[in-house]
Amino acid sequence: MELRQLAYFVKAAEIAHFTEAAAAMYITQSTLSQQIKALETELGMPLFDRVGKHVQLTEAGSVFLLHARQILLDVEKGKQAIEELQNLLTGELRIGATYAFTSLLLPALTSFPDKYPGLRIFVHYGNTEELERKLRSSELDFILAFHQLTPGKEFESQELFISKVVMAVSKKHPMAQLKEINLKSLDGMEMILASKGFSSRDFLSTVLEKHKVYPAVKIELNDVHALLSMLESGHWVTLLNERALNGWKNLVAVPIAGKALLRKAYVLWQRGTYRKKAADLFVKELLKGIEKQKQ
Amino acid sequence: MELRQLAYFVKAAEIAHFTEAAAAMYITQSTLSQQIKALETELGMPLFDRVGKHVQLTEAGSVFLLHARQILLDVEKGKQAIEELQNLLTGELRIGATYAFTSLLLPALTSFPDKYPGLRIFVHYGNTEELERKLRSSELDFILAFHQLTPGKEFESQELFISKVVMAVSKKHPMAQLKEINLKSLDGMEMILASKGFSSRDFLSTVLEKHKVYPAVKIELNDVHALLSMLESGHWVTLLNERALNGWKNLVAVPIAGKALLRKAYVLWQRGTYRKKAADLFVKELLKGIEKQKQ
DNA sequence: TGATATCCATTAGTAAAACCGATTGATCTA
DNA sequence: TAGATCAATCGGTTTTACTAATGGATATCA
Repeated sequence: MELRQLAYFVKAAEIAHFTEAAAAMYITQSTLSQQIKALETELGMPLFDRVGKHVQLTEAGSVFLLHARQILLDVEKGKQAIEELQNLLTGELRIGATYAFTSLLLPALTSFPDKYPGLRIFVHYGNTEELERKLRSSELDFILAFHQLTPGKEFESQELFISKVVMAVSKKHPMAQLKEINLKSLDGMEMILASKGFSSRDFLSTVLEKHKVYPAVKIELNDVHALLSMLESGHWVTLLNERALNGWKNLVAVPIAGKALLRKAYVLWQRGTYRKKAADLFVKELLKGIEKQKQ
Repeated sequence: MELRQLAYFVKAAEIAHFTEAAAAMYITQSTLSQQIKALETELGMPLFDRVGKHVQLTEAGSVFLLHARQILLDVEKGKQAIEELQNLLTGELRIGATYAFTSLLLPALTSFPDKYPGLRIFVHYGNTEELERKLRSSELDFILAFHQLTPGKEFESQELFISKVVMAVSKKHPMAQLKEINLKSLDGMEMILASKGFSSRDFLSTVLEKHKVYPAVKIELNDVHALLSMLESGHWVTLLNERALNGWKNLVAVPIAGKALLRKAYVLWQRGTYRKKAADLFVKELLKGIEKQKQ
């Protein structure tokens, strides 16, 4: 049984005239006759009675007509679903990000559900290691993460922005007035930091180690939001990505002298996989947001 | 899009392994790859991600998988419906008959609905002319009717039994005792007869005309049942098919001398059309009933 | 009633495709 | 690093969908 045959059959049944049906399907009457016959043979029953000059549906024909129509309808629905997917009317979008991207994600996360009501968005926060694992296993469509160097060839990468690690304090904090601070000054300073395992923190450890700078880490937190909330109390100092401070009006970033603490933010994709249109659009939206911040 | 491709796709999606899927479908991996690719091209989207050594469904693939399954399911349902039709589990049976066949039909009409619950039976009573017209236009599956000669070549015919036209009266009627009656005796006799247009009546008219016998027709009725009811009152005489008296215990058939009034009963089919299994079985049931009556 | 037109089936030949076997290139594993 | 395994691709064969032409049967019309 072929879809082609079903289409021919439905048309022939509808206008009860092989020659005209053939013309309507842009084939010859010969072909239509043959294909109808093939269908009848496969089903083991005639679908048409050939009575004199004209044809008419048999009982089996009438019954099968309903099914044939249903099948062709389902085919259309299937194509339609793919079409909608291409137009982003439906589907799922799974985004992975480290906490530093929270404020960057916010505007896009607000606007997308309005623009594309059929789209479901999942945001998974985690450390870079975990995110990369989930990206590899296709649990995520793309991830947002920091890397010092260009990410390895197992991922496709797209640079988002360059961010530096800064010192962050409350506006009320004495050091809030500083234009910048020397790396060496951090040695022995009391701090709260993100937990080990967090990409920013691991990067930080490496750099500080290299420069033999050892802050006195009093508290470690595995939740950046909680960390910043504590910072607002005015008592604490931390080191983190500049971007992570976006939206925290009571906090101030104090740049650290030198270029050692620059990091690049990337969108990472699993190499060689199909990219959802929704994902592409979402990243485009993110880039737009970044451009605005630069201005 | 081809059903074949859908089947390949579903299998490949299910076991996420082209080589194995190909084996399961009894084709080579080469063919499967080609057909999947053709499907993807037609849909305008990849259905699988080829990541490293293995394949996995894309978002589009997951969505389309549901539709592909549905389509294949519908195909099976369509085939199943035809199958059931062949086994007579469902369908319609449209029978045409003249009133003379009422009692013959009765047993089959009683037993069939029990044996085949999915079957709907329509019985249409009418005169031969009307029935033949409905048979020609396929409104009826077959008709039961009388003919003097073998029916014309436009129908396929199957002889059921030979019946003769008899005189019928109530048991209480004076003539009820007669062994037989001469054709000539009917001349001038008061009678009620079936209306003109009824096959038996028209046949009767022809024969009587031929023998110059003219009964005094006082009443004409277009309903044999009503006619026989009137006969039961004891007052009337009629001429009709012997078979039509079956089941009327208060009526007596008086044979008419000579062979002129013999008629053959036939099942008539539209020539060259598909015969429903239900119809064939029904006729077989009728023949069984006739055999019993003969015994 | 015969001539004509129209219908579907059939036939023979052609174009398209589905398919296979073999090979390639990539990737995972021991 | 060698071997195994995967999907993609290439060239060639078989199958089949298709067309054009023809035949047979049946309506239509002068």
